[in-house]
Amino acid sequence: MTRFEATSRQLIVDQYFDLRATLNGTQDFRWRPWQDDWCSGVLSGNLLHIRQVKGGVEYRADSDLGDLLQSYFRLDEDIAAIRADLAHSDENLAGLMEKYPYLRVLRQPDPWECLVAYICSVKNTVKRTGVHVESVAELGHEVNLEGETRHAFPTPREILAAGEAQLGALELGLDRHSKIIEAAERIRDGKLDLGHLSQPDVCYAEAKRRLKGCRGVGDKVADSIALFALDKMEAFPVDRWVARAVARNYFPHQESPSGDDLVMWAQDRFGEYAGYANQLLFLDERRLGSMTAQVG
DNA sequence: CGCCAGGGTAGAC
DNA sequence: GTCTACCATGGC
Repeated sequence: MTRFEATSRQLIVDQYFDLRATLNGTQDFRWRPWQDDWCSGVLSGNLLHIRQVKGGVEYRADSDLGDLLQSYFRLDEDIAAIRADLAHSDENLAGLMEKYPYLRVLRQPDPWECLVAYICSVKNTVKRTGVHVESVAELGHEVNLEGETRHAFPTPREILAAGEAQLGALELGLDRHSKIIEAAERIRDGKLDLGHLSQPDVCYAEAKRRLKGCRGVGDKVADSIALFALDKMEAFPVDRWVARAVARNYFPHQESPSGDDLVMWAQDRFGEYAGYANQLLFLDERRLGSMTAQVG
């Protein structure tokens, strides 16, 4: 287990990790730059400012968020053992872990916010998805810190209270607002219980199946929510970058599996921590893609 | 202008 | 079950 210590507004982590690289992993769309090297984010209704310091991270907030951040950054998890296990079984991943030694997968505290965010991410850019999520967040109550005003993410009940007209006025495009409302109704009606799905005794396959009951939630979106907010580390979200990374690294001279076959291949190969492998493959492929885009 | 952006759905076969 | 048109819009 990673040793850490929470002092007043600081988390001392014995294993240095890169806050900016982790937050920019685009798993949580609600982080933005604040002042100097500080970042601003809203976690479980708490507005906080956070930055990297030597040996850990430092934050400012109106209350003690040590436990919340410990969970968020997965400091309760033996990441060194997981990485050693993956490196031992896969040469390619070993190389990627040397290349990106400080990458972490976040454990987002609000699965509902994550669900809305990834509904918004469909056929969308990362940047505009963030804009859309912040637009929805304005329906939540205000939170303030050091002169900055942001909003807690609205509950399903608050979104339903706002109504179709107000959500439609956000101009999310692609009928996203009605997909969000339908998901909120499923939660209100008890057809979807995200808190239950996050429990350890609910398996990945069950959580994914339940999530896909929502319109606008297919394989990729369901896997993303399962991995980033429901603590299902074997989830393997496949977008065009991950599909390309697998094809390039593992099937250079033959046809790569696709769709469901690709997810099953990944779980067979990477095991219960396929999600870590997924993020390494995604990050590397995206970085290579943006580099070649600059050249070409 | 053309192309792409962390896909999913409904409809046709 | 598999394939396809379509969805809407800003940035480059």
